[in-house]
Amino acid sequence: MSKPTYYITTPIYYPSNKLHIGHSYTTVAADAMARYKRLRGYDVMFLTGTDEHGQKIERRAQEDGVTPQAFVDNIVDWIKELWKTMDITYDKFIRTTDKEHKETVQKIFKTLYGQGDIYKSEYEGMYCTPCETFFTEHQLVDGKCPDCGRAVEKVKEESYFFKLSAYQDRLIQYIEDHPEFIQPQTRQNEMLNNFLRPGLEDLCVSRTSFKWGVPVEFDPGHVVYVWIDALSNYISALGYLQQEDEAFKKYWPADVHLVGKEIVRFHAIIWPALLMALKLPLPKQVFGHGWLVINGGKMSKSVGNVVDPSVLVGRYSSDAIRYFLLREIAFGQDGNFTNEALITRINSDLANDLGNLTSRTVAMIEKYFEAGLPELQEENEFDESVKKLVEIQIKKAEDNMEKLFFNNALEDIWVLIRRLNKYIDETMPWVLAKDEKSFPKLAGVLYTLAEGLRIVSIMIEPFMPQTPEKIWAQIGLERGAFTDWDSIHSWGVLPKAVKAKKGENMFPRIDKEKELAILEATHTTEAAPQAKEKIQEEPKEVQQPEYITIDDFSKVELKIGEVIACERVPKADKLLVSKIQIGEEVRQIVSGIAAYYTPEEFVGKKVVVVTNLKPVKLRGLLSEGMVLCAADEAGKLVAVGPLGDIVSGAEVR
RNA sequence: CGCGGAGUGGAGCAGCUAGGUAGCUCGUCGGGCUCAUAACCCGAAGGUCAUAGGUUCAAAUCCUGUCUCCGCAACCA
Repeated sequence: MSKPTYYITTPIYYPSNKLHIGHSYTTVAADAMARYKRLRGYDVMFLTGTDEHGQKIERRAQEDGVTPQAFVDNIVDWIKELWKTMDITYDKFIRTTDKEHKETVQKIFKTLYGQGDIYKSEYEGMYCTPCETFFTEHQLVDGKCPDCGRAVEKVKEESYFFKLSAYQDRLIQYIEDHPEFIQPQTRQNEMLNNFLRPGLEDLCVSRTSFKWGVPVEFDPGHVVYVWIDALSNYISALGYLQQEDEAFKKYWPADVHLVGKEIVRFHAIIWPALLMALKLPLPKQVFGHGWLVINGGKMSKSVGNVVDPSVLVGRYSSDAIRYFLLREIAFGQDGNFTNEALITRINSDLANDLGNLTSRTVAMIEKYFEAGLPELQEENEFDESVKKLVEIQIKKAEDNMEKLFFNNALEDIWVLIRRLNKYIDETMPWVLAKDEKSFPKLAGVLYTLAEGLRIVSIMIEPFMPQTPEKIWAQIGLERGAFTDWDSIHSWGVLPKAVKAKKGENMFPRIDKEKELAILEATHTTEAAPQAKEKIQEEPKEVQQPEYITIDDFSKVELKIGEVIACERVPKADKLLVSKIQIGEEVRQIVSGIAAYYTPEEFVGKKVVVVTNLKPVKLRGLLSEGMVLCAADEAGKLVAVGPLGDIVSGAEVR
């Protein structure tokens, strides 16, 4: 009989920049699940990859003076390297620039067009020529371009649309009939309330505004837009509509698409609709996990509080980071990422609990029975409760894994680890060692510990792939029959004559104070700025140092202004509108500082204003300039002003 | 009244779907032990479960109102 299959995916990441710890989180979770299923005897297909097309990549490449392909190749190399260091065992890495993928996308597009699910229409948009960008009526500010404030023209452009609206009712029906489909439950409510029930609009699935993408085969001016291009990776990677499509027949539908909560919508609405149109079965589950938040706020490149996983993996071990990510945060919910929590976890769970248990067990076996445990072993009064607990915790952990509750599964395993540490205190082997008559009992105790450790080591393997072998080496095991998942279901599998050999310290304790200071200094929280340097190692195009000349600088006209009136902008959380006296002139300026200044305290302040900035309408209000602010890592803003007394209107040079 | 989430001992969380002694980890304090990575084990202190009402014999758990925080959408010049 052939093995049951299990198909799990991560999203395909957008390689316009290096990835951050959030991407690692998704991928590590998927990897843990893939490893777990393999251990349970499944034929697993674990897919990850990159979504490489689009305008943003096109632009980034242009900025760096390389072709888009060279640009993404470079980042993809970095990503693959990262996954290697994090022990990610993907079975396939799909790139949307793969030839097979592009062909599949074109075929899908053609098929949908042929059957009327995609139709050509006119994309009536407002086009801003200088910005080369389309906007919907909705996006316009006062009928003007939201980017530059200039007039836009109504342009009709040919575009292809997918009849998303036609699938609305079927989607609602499907979701209601399959409560397991969107997980966790709250995400399902969100989809239904926010998008499905209010009604879906047809989706524009082609673009003519950029070239970097899959061309529409029968209409070369058009490029397939992200929806069909990116989402279809889940089937194109398996060979859908290709010569070799065994994998597709074997693995589709996917068991689970693991995604971040921000893209649940695409996977729970657009993707199923596309599949319905293609008459394919839907994935069994879309699981939207939460975010790693930094100090209660979102991790974002613009704020600059992005955590670079490669720094952490280099500093600690991949196993430690993987453990932390999956243990600390309830999968599905948001969770805090802090250096302090990371170190606390490593110290107390890995060093104190697991590392120390291994260490003391191995040390005692080595010390008391250098030649290995004798055949003669006696049980003691505590053995029964240990065995019973082992059985219970295995069951719990297995149940939690099925639900993707990684943190609970790990907690279940750690209950076992703590129990074993306690068992040592209960049985006091060092006392037994003092009297030869109790050696059989001593041997029994040490056997229980070794066997318990063996079971624990197997259970942690999906999460921490490197640690088990280190443990096995110390209790004289090699990968084989005694290290199978199945083997943990029966107690006593480990051969009686355990011989131990002390290994190196698996998880050294970390000096928290020192380490936190170092982490602060090394800026683990600034991945984004580093990204550029990394990227530029390969492409020959030498980027000019980012100097500007004094002439460039003088283009910016800065003046001192005094805030003479200020109030909140109605219905806008972040905006204050101020009247600012600049010499003779009074200007109206809108600033996104409402979270940091009340209108009252802002009035009377002298600030630095950019006076020759193109005026813009924000929230319908004209903003003629910009108030300079300093921003810290958390995104907190402080307006910048003169240190001494000076009249408003004074030029800043 | 845009949508969703959250408010539980010093910190981070579980418990809430199927009401009935408030649980875990870290931290603090006291004790034990010495096999072990100053690790381990035991014990203790500490909670009006945001708030106001309601249902009930009984509510952290169900219902209603209010407040605060976070995210999405609009907005960050």
